[in-house]
Amino acid sequence: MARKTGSHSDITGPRVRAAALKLFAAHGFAAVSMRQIAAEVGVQAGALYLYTPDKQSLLFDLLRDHMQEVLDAWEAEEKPEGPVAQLETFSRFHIRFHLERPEKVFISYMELRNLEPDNFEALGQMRRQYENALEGILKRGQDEGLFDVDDTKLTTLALISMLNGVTSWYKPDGRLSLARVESIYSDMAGKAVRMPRWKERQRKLEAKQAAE
Amino acid sequence: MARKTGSHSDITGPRVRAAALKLFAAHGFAAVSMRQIAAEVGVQAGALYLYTPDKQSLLFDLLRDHMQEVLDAWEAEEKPEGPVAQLETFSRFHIRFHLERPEKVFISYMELRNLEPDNFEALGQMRRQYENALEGILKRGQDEGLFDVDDTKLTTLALISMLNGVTSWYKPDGRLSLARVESIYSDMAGKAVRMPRWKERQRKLEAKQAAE
DNA sequence: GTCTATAAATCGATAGAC
DNA sequence: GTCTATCGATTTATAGAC
Repeated sequence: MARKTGSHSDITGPRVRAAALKLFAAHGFAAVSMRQIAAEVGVQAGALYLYTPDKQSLLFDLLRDHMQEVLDAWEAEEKPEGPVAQLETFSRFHIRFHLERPEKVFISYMELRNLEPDNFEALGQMRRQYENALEGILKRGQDEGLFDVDDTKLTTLALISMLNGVTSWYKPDGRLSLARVESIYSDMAGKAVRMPRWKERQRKLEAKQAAE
Repeated sequence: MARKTGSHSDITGPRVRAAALKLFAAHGFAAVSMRQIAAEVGVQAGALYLYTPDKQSLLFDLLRDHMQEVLDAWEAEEKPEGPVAQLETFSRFHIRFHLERPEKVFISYMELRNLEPDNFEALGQMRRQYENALEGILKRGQDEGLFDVDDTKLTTLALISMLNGVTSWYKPDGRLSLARVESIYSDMAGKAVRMPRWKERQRKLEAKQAAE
């Protein structure tokens, strides 16, 4: 059965999104024109509107799908017992997941301000959901006396900022392997929030004295 | 002596830059038009070109002047003795300086990609110069056995990412005072790189045994 | 020093041929 | 499904009146 010439709806759609992702990451949403995206795909500008109602939806769909993918992946990640191991799992997961999708991560937080209000709010809710996963770990660690954190919310944001920073310099063929970067960052995250051993000993000592 | 009506070269110039800063920070360089900037200043679009040769220079001047201000301010900062205290000084300086100029900090790293190649390179050199100030502290601390850092360059970037993150959520009238945010972040930075006491004891013990 | 007017290019999005 | 052509709005930047 002969196929109609130029009928590629099933593959052109994803190619449009891939081109938009690439160009938004490289030059910024506002600086990229629909004609540039079309050229990257290899079609004319008008053809793009078969796959997206407008430019804004193109951006929103990319960001929403990415955040959903993060949330699903963390949900599916196997969690060890105890806040200390969970923090390491989270740090390594975050680094790995983000380094495997550098462009999506980049636009997910560079282009938030180019979302229309409703879309912005929707993304904000998903982001907070992800932050809550980390804050939950910190809270449990704090309750169990394993972490020494001044403010779990602030610390959550500080750790995520630190982990996100990796995307701004990491190069897959660079000096450091992904596994090593994962280790260094998760070590730093752990050390930044763990209860120091001397403090823990002092705490136990005081508890013992109070019991006498 | 009568002053010519509408002659405000001395004050309009800074007002143009202030308006550009405000709008670039709020909406992004590419999304802001010269007409919007002119409206913010209260003049017509054509008048802007008395104060800048083009839109690109307006952005570059803002970013370059900001980076120069950072470098000068760190140069002028009083440095204590020893890497541990210096790291705290750096952390507190960075947090304070950046929170006092949220818009400049924001565009300084959101709008880098909108710089033309030569301008981009110039900014990159200034940024590396600032990073080197922190890396120098980490290196000295590492040499003196006070820090336990896997890789000084990577750690430098991780710490700066963490400290920069504060600008994305801090509100002057929020729950936490500037002094408290400074303390929490500098504590986290210190803990993330400091040699743990037990490790330091072990190191001294081994050195002693080796000497016997 | 600021204005109005405008040039020349480009933008997002649509209409209609094939 | 893709193309060409185009509308209408907007862009940066300049020219010239005042």
